[in-house]
Amino acid sequence: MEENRARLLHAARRAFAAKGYGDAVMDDFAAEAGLTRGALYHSFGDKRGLFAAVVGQIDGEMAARAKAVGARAGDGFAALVAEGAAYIEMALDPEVQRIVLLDGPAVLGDPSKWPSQNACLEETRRAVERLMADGVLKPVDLDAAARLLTGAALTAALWVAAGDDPGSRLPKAVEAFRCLSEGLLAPSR
Amino acid sequence: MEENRARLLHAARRAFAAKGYGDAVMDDFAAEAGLTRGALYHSFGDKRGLFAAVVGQIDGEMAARAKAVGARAGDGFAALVAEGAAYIEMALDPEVQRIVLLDGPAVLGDPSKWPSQNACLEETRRAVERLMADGVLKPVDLDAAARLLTGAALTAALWVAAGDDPGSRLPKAVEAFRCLSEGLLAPSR
DNA sequence: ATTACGACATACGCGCCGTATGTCAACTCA
DNA sequence: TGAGTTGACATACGGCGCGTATGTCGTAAT
Repeated sequence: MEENRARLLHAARRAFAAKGYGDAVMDDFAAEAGLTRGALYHSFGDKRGLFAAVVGQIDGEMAARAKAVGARAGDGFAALVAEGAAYIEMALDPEVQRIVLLDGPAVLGDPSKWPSQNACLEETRRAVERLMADGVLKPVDLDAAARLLTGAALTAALWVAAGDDPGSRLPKAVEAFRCLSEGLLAPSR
Repeated sequence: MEENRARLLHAARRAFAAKGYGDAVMDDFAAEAGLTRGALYHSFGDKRGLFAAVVGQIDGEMAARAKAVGARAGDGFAALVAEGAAYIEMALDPEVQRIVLLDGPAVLGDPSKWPSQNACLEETRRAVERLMADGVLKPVDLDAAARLLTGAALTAALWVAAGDDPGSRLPKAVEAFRCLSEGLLAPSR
């Protein structure tokens, strides 16, 4: 069964990414997984449940990747910026775009309330928390700062991908994001 | 006919805000306006067209309001921050939330490509442009900066509204937004 | 006066979701 | 070991909502 669940999830993920939530049809990815809708409703409850599962999966992957990038960049402010840049680049993936950035909020509501608890958001929250405790960042509200940072990064990604030449916009977006992040830095030292 | 168009728009706006794009039914707001779906399809083409019109209307109102707030706050950096704060407050309106922030991107794609040309985005773009020309802001990419600022503000609003007590989150969000904005300030003077 | 046209209303089909019901294996337990 | 139970699906059905094709009626044009 775990096998089937995974195949359904995979098929659904592709369909949601390709057609968007509204136009993706249950029968299609059930068939693609070699099953029927019965299996879907049994495993995921309804269409939203299935979608939430897909979102959770992608979110987890993004958080893991961001964490890895952050770790590689040390543990200071640079790591935070690196994580943000990583989010921007990851969100260039059409799958992430369509599912997490566009349909996700519309179907599941604000990301901070997602069932997957938004691992992605949690990750930068921890990073901000550390930096704030170390006095590197201004003591603004923790959650607000984390939410705005990820929001800005993902917004940036959307902008990058919406352009005709993502390659040229990407560095501009990363640079702008870095500047904004620096606004959180505590004055001098 | 202009009269009818306006009534349909009004009814649709209420329905979209209350139920979301997916659950809002054409017949309902046609009936609410005292007409049938025929009138809708005649005036707006299809459901997306109608939705786009609603989004354009709200977007215009928001931009106008932001402009007014900005003007009242002078023409310096403070005005930019004030505009951002204004966006955050405006986005506390459930109508704006549901229509512009949640369903908008899902149905119409990235805001920077909206048919309404996103007056709201244009407005801050101009503000940033002035400040950058005056050397108040760092010379980062204009569009990127504007997009990230509005994105951050609207993201912040979503976060504020998602909480149990919006009143307590609002000042935190505005404060965090102000900090981020300051990251764009050119070093000293 | 006939024609053309625009603003709607009406009618219809089609797709898709959810749910109710059926099937069949594996497993339990006396 | 065989009757009962449960869980993982498949199948069947109803209903709703969108889009479109078609009809109607008033008004302007010539």
